[in-house]
Amino acid sequence: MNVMNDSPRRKELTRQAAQLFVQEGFDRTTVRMLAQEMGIKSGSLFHHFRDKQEILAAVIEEGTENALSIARAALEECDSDPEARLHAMARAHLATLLTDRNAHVVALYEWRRLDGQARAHLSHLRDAYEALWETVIDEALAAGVIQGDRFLVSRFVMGALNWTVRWYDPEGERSPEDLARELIAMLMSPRA
Amino acid sequence: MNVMNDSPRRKELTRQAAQLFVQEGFDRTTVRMLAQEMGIKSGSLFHHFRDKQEILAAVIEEGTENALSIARAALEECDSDPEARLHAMARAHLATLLTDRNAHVVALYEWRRLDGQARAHLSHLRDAYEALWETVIDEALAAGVIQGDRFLVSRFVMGALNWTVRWYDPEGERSPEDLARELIAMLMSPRA
DNA sequence: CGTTTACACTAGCGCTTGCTTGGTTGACCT
DNA sequence: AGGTCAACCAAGCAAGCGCTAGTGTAAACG
Repeated sequence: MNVMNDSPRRKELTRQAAQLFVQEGFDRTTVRMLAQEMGIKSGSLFHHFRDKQEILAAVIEEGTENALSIARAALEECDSDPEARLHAMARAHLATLLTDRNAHVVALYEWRRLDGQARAHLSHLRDAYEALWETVIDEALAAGVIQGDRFLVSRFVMGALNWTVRWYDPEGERSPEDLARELIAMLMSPRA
Repeated sequence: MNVMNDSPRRKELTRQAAQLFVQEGFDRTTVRMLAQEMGIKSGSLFHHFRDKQEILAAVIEEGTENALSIARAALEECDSDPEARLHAMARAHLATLLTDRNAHVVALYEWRRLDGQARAHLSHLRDAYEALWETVIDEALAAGVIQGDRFLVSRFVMGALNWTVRWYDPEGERSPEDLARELIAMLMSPRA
């Protein structure tokens, strides 16, 4: 068994698994379907992953790590203007939601299928990401750019953004930039 | 077979099914688990429902119908002030999300498990509900109470509200009324 | 050169799944 | 008393499930 490394082969298999998980859902995706998609036999799958659960964890882990690094990069690229930072975070969030769409949809829908161990590990990653949001929102609150309860505002914003995976069509006429701009405009306080 | 009626027995079974679907997810909930929860044997289940899918459809149908009627009642009870109507809708939405929590969680998470026929029927119900929101948002836009793109605003609002099922704790210190007030405040335009 | 390693295969075990079949029960109606 | 009917049960089928065991093979390594 070759389990628990992160070979490029495994990365690719993970990407393909994500697609199937989105199409069929985790439980309905059989190891035989996964193997076929990957061009191998079902038995060979367990050379790369300890069990089916681990494939799910790998998918979610990759998506969340990408989200985190994209958000960090976006924040570093902009100055300390609170509104600009809010905007950067919204844009970064929508960007991952598009490029790693499969992984994020899986994370949203199949989180509960994770066993305790994987859940604990991935919760940490997710918390780190949400902490980024809360920092930026705190800055905006302190500057008076937005108003309200920091906890509620951040939850509402995350909800609005994550919900986009259910209706947003990348081929449509609205760009991710449009969404980000509109969302921030919605948040902004009277005179800021 | 007794299929497709809406006897009180079936209503009760549907309610219990909703709870299990939330706990375990649709796919992981076996007909044997459902039967046990209902106090009957697995075979007897198919006296009330044609197949497992139909149980899912029944759960979602009930939740959506309740949401629709609660929202309609809430709108009838308030005058034509756009802000009050927004507020009433938000309160009604959170109210169903609490009283029919199980059904709505199932609707959010297991929608894709519906087959084409059930999906078509239930899409109609859901569209009717969303149309209610869009009307109220249009009124608020026309009155200048809020600003922005009607499509995006309504999607953002629905996202923020539906996302609450993932974090809101009814036992906590924040009331649904608090959430509704905060959300509407977040939407409101500079001078209105 | 011989050994190890990575990756894949075949074959199938043991179990669970959704659902069917054929029959029983007891309340109700005429 | 005889008939109806919803509600339930016992038993089990066919299919599919995750996963394992044991083997083959070609490249990489000492």
